[in-house]
Amino acid sequence: MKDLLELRSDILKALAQPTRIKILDFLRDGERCVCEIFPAIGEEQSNTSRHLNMMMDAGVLSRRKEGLKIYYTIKHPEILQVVDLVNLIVEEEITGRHKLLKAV
Amino acid sequence: MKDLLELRSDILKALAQPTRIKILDFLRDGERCVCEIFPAIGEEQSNTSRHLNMMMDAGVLSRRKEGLKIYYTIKHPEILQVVDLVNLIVEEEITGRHKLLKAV
DNA sequence: GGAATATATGAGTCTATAAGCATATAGTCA
DNA sequence: TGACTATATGCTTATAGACTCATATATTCC
Repeated sequence: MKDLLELRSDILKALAQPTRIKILDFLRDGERCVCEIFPAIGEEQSNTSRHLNMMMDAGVLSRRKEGLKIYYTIKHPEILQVVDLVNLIVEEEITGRHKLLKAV
Repeated sequence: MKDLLELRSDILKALAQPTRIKILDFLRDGERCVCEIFPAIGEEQSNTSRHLNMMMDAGVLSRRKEGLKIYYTIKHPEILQVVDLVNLIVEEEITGRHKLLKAV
């Protein structure tokens, strides 16, 4: 049985990888099937599938089956809030560094 | 030069590890030196030092020197917001699973 | 049932990460 | 200067992660 610390790090791990961030960015607009996702992000089908399943296990995505296709969605709205906050931090880091460079 | 995608995943990576989450939980109340942090979280001094430096590089922590001691702080308030959101998601996941279990 | 399509998985490789132990570096104070 | 304390780093080992290629498992439609 996983403890809270593990559950927390599993969710963060599921967000902490470039390919998975590309997937999340693409899923912003709503649910998409694997066949739409992997060409959009420019990764192999098998690799994309693994990342999607990994994010499912962590509780970050949910999926819905429709015929042959499987549609993935971002499960919790808080996931997108996290992504947005991280984008904000990155901006602050970049402008922060810039200031330092100008100051020297 | 790192691109935005890397900067974003670096920040998330810096949060996505149990030992580092313990450090962040401990730094909630304000700045602490390494000598306070590693006994509090129950990790080795060298291991703790590495994690702290890793989080510094990612832009998650900042540090201040005072004599022999080095005090670390959480650099951006958004970091704590991210941690809180993740805690919320974990709660939702747990109660969500519970509901499902009860429903079966 | 057989062809075609969508998704998942097995096996292998390569790289990254975490941790421990020992040691180096740097600052303080007598 | 030398002893002492706080922090960082070199080296090693163990484990996990990401990726690719090939193949398996559905599901649909003829």
